[in-house]
Amino acid sequence: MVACQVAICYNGLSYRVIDTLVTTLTTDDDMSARAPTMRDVAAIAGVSIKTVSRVINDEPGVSSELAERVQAAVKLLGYRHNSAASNLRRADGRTATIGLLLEDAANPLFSALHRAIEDVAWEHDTLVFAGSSDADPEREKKIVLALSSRRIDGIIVVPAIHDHSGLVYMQRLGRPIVFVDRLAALPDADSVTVDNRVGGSTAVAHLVAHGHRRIAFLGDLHSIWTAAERHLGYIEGLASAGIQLDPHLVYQDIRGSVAAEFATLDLLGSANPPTALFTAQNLITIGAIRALQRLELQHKVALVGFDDLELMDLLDPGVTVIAQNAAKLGRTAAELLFARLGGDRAPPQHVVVPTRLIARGSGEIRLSS
Amino acid sequence: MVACQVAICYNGLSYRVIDTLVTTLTTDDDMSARAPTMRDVAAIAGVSIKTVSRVINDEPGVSSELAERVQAAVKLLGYRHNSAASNLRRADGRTATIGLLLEDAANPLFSALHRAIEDVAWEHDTLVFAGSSDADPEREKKIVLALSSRRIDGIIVVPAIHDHSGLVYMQRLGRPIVFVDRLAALPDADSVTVDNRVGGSTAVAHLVAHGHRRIAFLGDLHSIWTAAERHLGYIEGLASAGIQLDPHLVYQDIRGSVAAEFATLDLLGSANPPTALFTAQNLITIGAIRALQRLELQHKVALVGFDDLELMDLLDPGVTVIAQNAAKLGRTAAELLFARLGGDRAPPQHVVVPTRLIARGSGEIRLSS
DNA sequence: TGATATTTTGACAACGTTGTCAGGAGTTGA
DNA sequence: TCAACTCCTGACAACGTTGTCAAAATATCA
Repeated sequence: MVACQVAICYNGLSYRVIDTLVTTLTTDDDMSARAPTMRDVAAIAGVSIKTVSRVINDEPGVSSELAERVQAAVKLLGYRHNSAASNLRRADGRTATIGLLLEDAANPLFSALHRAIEDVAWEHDTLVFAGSSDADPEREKKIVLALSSRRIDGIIVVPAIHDHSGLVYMQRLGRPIVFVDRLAALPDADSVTVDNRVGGSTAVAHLVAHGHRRIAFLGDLHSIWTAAERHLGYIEGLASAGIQLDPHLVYQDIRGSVAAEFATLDLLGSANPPTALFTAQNLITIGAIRALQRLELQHKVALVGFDDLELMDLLDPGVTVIAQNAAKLGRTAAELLFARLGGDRAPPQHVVVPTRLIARGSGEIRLSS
Repeated sequence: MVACQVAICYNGLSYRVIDTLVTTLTTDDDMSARAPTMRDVAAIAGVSIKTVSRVINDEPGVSSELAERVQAAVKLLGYRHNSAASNLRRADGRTATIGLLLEDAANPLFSALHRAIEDVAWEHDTLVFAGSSDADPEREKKIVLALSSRRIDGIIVVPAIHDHSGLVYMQRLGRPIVFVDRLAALPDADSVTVDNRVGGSTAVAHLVAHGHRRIAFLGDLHSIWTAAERHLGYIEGLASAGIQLDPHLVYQDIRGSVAAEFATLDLLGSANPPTALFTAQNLITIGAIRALQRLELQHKVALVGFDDLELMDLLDPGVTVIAQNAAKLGRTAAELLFARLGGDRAPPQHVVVPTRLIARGSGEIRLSS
């Protein structure tokens, strides 16, 4: 039994009272205190560590009297549970954390998706690690490695084009994976997307219904699944309307609004320009609108964009869009993940979240004959 | 020594080869495998656990021959480091994680801030837990508790109005705290804000320079520090111009774009309406523009907003704003935090990130006499 | 009152790492 | 050839919990 020379001494452990908290002395003179542990709580409450654990974890088999003493000690010490220690020893291996791998956390679609996932995780007392891959396979690989070393319970991924060895590893350890905004790239994984192809053909059908037949397509990298699907939707939409595809009206692999602006200027400056545009990604829509405004054609050339953005209703004309429901995408992905974590053994499923055409003016400009 | 009945047996531990990975058998028939540990790597490499640890952590004092054997075993097993075990035993208590407490992860300012912080953290091999408080003190408290139980290394906070006992606890354990977009609410904490007051007076000065003297203020909840500061800037701007404040032109405690739209309609429908508006928050700016468009006054009533948004340049007129640099706010906050984590003992500091007036048309509408 | 059953409590091992320290092997110099 | 020194390697304890299991205390019944 060590000799005690400070304010409080319990069973050989020394404590100093600071404000209303009792702080465990460290062995050196460093003023930062060691975090109180169950051992400290046990010492002050006069019970065993196991009894403290039972109280902290709300397990049965503790008398009321002892439970009250433990809770008083917890409050006195300001005890905080240590997740690392708990995770290391618990039988189910759960960490109450999930990973979320986005392209870019600042992107409006992904930040809305992130928030929806956080809200579902919150209901399951789970924290979210979020990371941005920038569609860079090396960065994504490293993020997945960092997440797997922390033994997260599961992961929701907007995958970049890359190998999935890191995700395979998690899956092998029984960690569920949900792909979002992309198809599942692994056999035993759920996925959630909007119906990009239907959205694409809806955009084309809408423009056709307003008299247009020379409809241009401006899309993102064709290697991105969503871009490829929207392109297919464009093709199917034309075919449904009996319109022959004009390759001069198809611009793919456009990255960013500046490239989109130039692509639009190029299109509209050609010999037989389109009378309508389908801009299959937000930044492309922005660039196209800049080009239309520059040419003062925003009231003459029709435009339907893919996905919505704040203020699009305030533009002149308002922008007609195929809107994605980011919150529902995120919520559905999270619910699928937590269903798996809850024991769901059903075959993997692919959930399609519908898009919605929002008519605001730009897509309702009729072809003038 | 246990009898081995499967493909590989090393020092009493049994393994089964699956694909190119060797998977440690579990004791039951469950097909999900136990994650390989250093013990398994040691068994296959024929070295001690400590030698494996030295190789994994790039510590000196291991011969090349043994290092190669360990690395081959790591690859064979697909070994992944266990952060919980490491964190529990390491002397410095570091977890290579930080917390980020925002109002709403989907908000464009905060998602841009989040991304900037993630990028700085990435350079420090650190993951980010992000949470949204919705400015709800109870939810914030619970998030802080969840973060502190995971022993995060530090935290960046956009605080709601609440008590800081949870943050005090982290600080007491030596975890640095940085407040962002708000002043520091604790003595030993750094903080980063934009200069809201200067931005406010700049907005007013700009409108005065274009002939306006009846300038309205529309602001968020006055209990939010940024809103209060922008209001003070408005008052100071008027005083600098020798303009007497008209209380009828001041609308505070506006929440959301719909409320802002009605407030603007109310203002403009009054007996002596303003000729210019200073809308001190983004959603308020959006609501005010809707009102102006509805009244067809968007070319007659001048407007300067606070903070920028995608597409504001494409509106007619383009929206003049006092823009915040969310990425710099986030980057600066993260750099302050990592400086503390790196041992910086300087007195706490408050960094002010300048705002920038972006003239696009709406703030340059001159008063017509 | 004593035997039996149930509840409460606590001892102890275990999780997977890291840090400390000791022992063995190899090298060098007298 | 031997002593001293340096390097490499490994044994073992420790971190703070949880899970298992046994002992002690309490309650019940004959």
